[in-house]
Amino acid sequence: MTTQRKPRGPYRKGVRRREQILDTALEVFAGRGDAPLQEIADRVGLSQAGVLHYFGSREELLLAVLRRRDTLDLAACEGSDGPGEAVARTVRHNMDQPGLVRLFVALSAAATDPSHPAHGFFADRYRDLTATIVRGFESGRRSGAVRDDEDAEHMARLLLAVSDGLQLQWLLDPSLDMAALVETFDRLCAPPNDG
Amino acid sequence: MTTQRKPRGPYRKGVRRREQILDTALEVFAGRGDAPLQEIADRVGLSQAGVLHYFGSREELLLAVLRRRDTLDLAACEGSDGPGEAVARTVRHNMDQPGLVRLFVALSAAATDPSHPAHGFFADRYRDLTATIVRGFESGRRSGAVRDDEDAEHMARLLLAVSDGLQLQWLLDPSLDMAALVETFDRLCAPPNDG
DNA sequence: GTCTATATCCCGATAGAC
DNA sequence: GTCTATCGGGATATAGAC
Repeated sequence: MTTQRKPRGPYRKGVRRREQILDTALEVFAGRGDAPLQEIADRVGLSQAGVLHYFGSREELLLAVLRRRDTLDLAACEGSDGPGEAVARTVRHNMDQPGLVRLFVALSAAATDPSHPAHGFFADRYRDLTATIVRGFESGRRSGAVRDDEDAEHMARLLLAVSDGLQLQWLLDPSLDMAALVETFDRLCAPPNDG
Repeated sequence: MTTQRKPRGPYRKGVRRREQILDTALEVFAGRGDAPLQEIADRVGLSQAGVLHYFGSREELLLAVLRRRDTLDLAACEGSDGPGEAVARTVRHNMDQPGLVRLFVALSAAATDPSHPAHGFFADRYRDLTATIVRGFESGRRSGAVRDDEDAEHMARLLLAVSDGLQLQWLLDPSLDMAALVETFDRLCAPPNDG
């Protein structure tokens, strides 16, 4: 436990710049899905080398962007009714940011390679999300909203798969209503003897 | 209608070479998911330029590989009981070919960009697969194997999404039993008042 | 902190000899 | 049909001045 002070004086500017670059990168990626460092540099009014001064490598910047997106997504589904609704909400929100979805899809595909810098990030992410959703389903069971004849972890993994798979289909055909489809899946997870 | 003869003489070798390259490329991609042309060239005992002599460009070769995989997949699920089982079978078969799955995931992500050479291929593919699965579900309904309280196209899209999404999760964590998960999804699509 | 300039890299594609 | 050689484009990363 080292004593850490809030950065001040000469540091402040650097910290803000970092934030600014991150914001800009998020925007750029949200629009195009992928872009050379140069483009982010231009937008933020810096040289390419300037950007690398803050993030040691391209991959580092990418990771930071992903983490930020995750954070924003999580915040956006605070207080949802259940996992299904939370995912539906997220998905609906993502429908405004095709580029970001594309970035995510492309990057998660690439991160599939164990030697990829983001491999750990994604592996952890799915593990954690699954656990969270399982808890949500279990709570839904207690209130009778979720069927209990199928394994909760199976349903959780399926929900995540649905979410990812639909994003792919949606990118190929933007007329698809992802949110409605997630809701359909959610109903498939309701107890069989209702209605 | 031009009169076409089966290639012979000097052509024969070329045709075989093409096949050989295609086979090799399929193997290489099945193992690594992506590779420079050079690697396929090495394996097939040709120079990189030699490979390009048969397939005008890298993308062309990639497309040919994808088509071949699709063909093999379709053949493998002839005579399945329903769409769910067909997909489960395919998925089980894919579990022996991580690299190919990776190639597919990576390429479909890239093909999301409308200007990508494989965009049309994937867009068509999902359209066609959806239609086929819808027919399967409708037939399943008539025999009482599939619930009829949800839209068949929704379920079809979800099945495809499940399949794609699970592949991603599986690549990140190979201990996942994709086939079992697909079967779980299949049960979610069964009529609610059974069992 | 920020820039300019440049070192590398990697790879696909092309030209042209054999 | 096949090779060698090479061009060309596009990026990332680094060195070093200011």
